[in-house]
Amino acid sequence: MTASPSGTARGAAPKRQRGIDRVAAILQASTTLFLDKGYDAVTMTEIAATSGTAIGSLYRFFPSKEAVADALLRSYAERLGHGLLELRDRAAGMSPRQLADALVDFMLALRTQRSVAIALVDARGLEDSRRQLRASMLEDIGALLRLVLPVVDEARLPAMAAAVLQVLKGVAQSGPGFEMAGTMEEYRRLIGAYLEAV
Amino acid sequence: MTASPSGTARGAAPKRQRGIDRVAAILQASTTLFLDKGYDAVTMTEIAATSGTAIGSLYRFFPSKEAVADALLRSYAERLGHGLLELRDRAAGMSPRQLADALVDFMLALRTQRSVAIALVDARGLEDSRRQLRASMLEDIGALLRLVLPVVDEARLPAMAAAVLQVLKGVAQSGPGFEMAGTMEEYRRLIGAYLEAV
Amino acid sequence: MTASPSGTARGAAPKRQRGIDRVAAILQASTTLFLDKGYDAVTMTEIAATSGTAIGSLYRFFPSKEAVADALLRSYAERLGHGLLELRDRAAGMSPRQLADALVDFMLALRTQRSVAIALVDARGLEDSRRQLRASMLEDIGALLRLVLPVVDEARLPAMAAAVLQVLKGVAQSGPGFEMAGTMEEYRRLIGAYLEAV
Amino acid sequence: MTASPSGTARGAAPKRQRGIDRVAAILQASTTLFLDKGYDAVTMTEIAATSGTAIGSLYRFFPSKEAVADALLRSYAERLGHGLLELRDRAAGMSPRQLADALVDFMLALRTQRSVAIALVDARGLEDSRRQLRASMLEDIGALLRLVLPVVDEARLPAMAAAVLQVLKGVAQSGPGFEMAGTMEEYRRLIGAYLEAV
DNA sequence: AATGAATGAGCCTTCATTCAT
DNA sequence: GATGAATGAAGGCTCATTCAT
Repeated sequence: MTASPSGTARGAAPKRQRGIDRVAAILQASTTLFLDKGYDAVTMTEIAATSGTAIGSLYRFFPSKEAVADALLRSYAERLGHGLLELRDRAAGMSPRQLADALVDFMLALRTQRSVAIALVDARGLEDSRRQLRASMLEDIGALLRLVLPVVDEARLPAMAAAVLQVLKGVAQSGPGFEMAGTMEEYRRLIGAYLEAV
Repeated sequence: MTASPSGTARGAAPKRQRGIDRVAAILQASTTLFLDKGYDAVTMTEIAATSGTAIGSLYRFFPSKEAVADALLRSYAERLGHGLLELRDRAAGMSPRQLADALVDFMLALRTQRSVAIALVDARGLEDSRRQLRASMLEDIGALLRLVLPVVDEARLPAMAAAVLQVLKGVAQSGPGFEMAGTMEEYRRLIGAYLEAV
Repeated sequence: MTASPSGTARGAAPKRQRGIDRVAAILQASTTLFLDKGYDAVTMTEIAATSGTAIGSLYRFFPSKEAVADALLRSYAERLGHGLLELRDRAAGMSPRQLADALVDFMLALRTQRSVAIALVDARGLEDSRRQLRASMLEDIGALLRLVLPVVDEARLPAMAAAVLQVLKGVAQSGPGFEMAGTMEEYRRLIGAYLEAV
Repeated sequence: MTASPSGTARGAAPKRQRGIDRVAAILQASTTLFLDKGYDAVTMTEIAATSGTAIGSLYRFFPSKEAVADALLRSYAERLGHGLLELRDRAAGMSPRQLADALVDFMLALRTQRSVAIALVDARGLEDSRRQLRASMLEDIGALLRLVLPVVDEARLPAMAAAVLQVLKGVAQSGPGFEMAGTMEEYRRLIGAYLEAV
């Protein structure tokens, strides 16, 4: 009797199609805006307007500005995890260069989401989230290296994963006009050569 | 390059020692605060208080919050330029590995300033500044490669510079507890090997 | 006095048992909530949830938040009027002390309702309502005094009624832990002595 | 170096005459507005406008709406304490009726302030503040009774003080048109007679 | 008739910037 | 030149009320 029987729970996940669409529109608009102007420079009113939502409705789904950022962050973390997990299924038997290609392609696909995620983590000083994301990526990449390289020095694995990750960051930061043509290919070669050399 | 040459206008470069000290204190405080809390979370009143300046005086030297950020950005760009220029004087005759070490050490020295600069550029969406900084760094690194590598394929030079730069970013982003020990050494090896291989 | 006689208009008095129960539940919930948190701090959504009503249905019975408060106020005024009227039937022949006891007991029974009513009148600045309630109470108390006291100076009656009322307010404001034990008895004696003295 | 050297401390007491006047104007405006419309119905913008203050300046002196209410409450508590303390100095040798008159006059002088204080305590649910104020008043009134009445039953003192206080509340609640003429005099007689009777 | 998602006016509060002293 | 009190635009958020389903 105290809690709403089916009342307007703030921040609740939408149940009807209309709500689902709205949430998607909001996240879409947020992504664009955060990328363009940075977390702090974007106003909730702006997000509402851009996504065609009334400010009150925006707050129905996301009870605070931080909640919007969190949703974006969570979504990125999930895709990252799922993607790398799925890569692990395909990695066995890959050549180093094939793994390099797979990793680069994967990061290219996540490019936009990763940029927003980084921006959010930076703007809000979420050092913990950053560390967690990084740690989990290093773990996953390490596992992939273990699958592809015939003999691995377990002690060097973390550092090697870090090196690979650093190059992948370059991939993810590339943007229209930001990276000259050919650099992407250079990154592929770089990782490939690195893995083969080990 | 530093400021307007005018007499007593807002934002003029200080002439007397007292003013010079104040500006230094302000920039020092800004650096610390921006690093700790991010550009938007820092208030002008805070900068004034931390640097022991009256808010009115702060505005005498820096006519807006953006002006403070710009000064920091300009200072970073200058150090970057000067440093790489000076490196060029010493680079002739260096071995690839020596150049790699020199570059890594250089980035380590600029670590803090670079972090603030990135934070400012991110928070304010200064894509142009970012592009300019990047372009100028690529130019300088390219010149260094040309000096150290006996034979260079001019067409590949920009991409190679970009690859090296990407690793150097990893260096600059290292922090206490952020990079496991040994990664820095790995970065040195990575660049060295890369340059030798070419 | 209760509501509009219209058919299905907003705020109409419910005809079926289901509606009557709902209205009762709403008023019950409102009373509790208003007492606990004050008029302004209570939201319509809260009232709906606590009374197990959909927000839309709540608005069917009470077209605005003020309407809920008005209903509570009206209900209090009615009970007050009815009670004092009924007291008048029993008052003839009472001793002063018996009347004092009857009045005190009556106010104790209305304690909760009176607290909410006062809170509502205060929060909404309904000076007119307050004056009306007071005037009508003074009238009724005056009538009672006339019934019990053998000889009354009509000119002093209003002031005497006011004095009695002031003590009764003390009765109504008593609460768990708010009044030390014995104060209630003291009030009874006070009024009794006062009336006997006249 | 961390705290402002002389910076803009929020909520600091004003030092210059200008600031002192402003604070007075703000408290004056708040008193009027709170009395007229109730705590919740008054907006900070309204207080600022009514007191001729910019909203920013209002927040300089009172960092929140609650802070305004607290200041009013504190001021009332102080006047109450000081006044009753000062009454104690004069009370020795007073006749019961003289004490009654002094108490009534005192409450009449505090009328307005008391009304606001009650309104604030009610609107914000500050049961603790209410209890403290009440306890301290009972204490003070008890001390006065002890000074004036030749023989006192210490056990009955608290209840007697409560009875007197209840009548004084009536005094304080009187307002233009709220109490018919003569009621005030009736209150004086009531207390006087009560004290003499003991 | 019932339901609860949607709406948007308006509130409290912050802070970059100005200017009288 | 220095100081810091004053200013007010603008942001995040709430909630009474409406109306499509």
